[in-house]
Amino acid sequence: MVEKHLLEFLEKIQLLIARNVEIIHFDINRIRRICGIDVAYKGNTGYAVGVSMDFKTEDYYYNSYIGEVNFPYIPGFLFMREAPLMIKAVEGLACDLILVDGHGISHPRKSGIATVIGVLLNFPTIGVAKSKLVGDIIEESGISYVYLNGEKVGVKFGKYFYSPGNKVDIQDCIDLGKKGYPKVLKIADMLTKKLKKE
DNA sequence: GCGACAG
DNA sequence: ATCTTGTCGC
Repeated sequence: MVEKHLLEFLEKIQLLIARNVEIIHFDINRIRRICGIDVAYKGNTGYAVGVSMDFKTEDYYYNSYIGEVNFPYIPGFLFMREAPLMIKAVEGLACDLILVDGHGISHPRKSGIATVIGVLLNFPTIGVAKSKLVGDIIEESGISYVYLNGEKVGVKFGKYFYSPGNKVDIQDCIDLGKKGYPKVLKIADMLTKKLKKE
């Protein structure tokens, strides 16, 4: 159980992070290497894997980090559970953009885990989630947008949600989403499950 | 009170 | 996320 005063304190930190987000066009086409990070669990032990893949040849290498996780999963505060491990797994890897398993600004306080990591590392990030956290899905000219308070905060392609983490924009999310679920995240997910089995 | 609710 | 067999669908 997490006390109310702590969650309210964390909300203030999220608001600070949201104030430091940069929504600017990145251009998916200039990616040379792309990173993906994910975490799997076995009890209270978290197994994080960061993958760096050549966007063209799809050759990759990875780094992993294993650590205890005690903060509970609370919708809207996923970063307290996974960001520490994800950052340890991705730091040191070479790439131009990092894809995070979770939402970016498509979050109650526009501070999802992809945004937290992007701002803390001062690096381009995009959040890719398997389900919705907040907002309404509104279709416009063939594209399903996630609207929050009258603002586009993400897009939906198939069963996946893409939202800006930091230093990218909605258009970048559209360009990425059109390519289908990122292979680098599929590999990260696969490695993360393999790691906990060993 | 009821429904929603990333991983 | 994780616990878990067979099974419906593209």
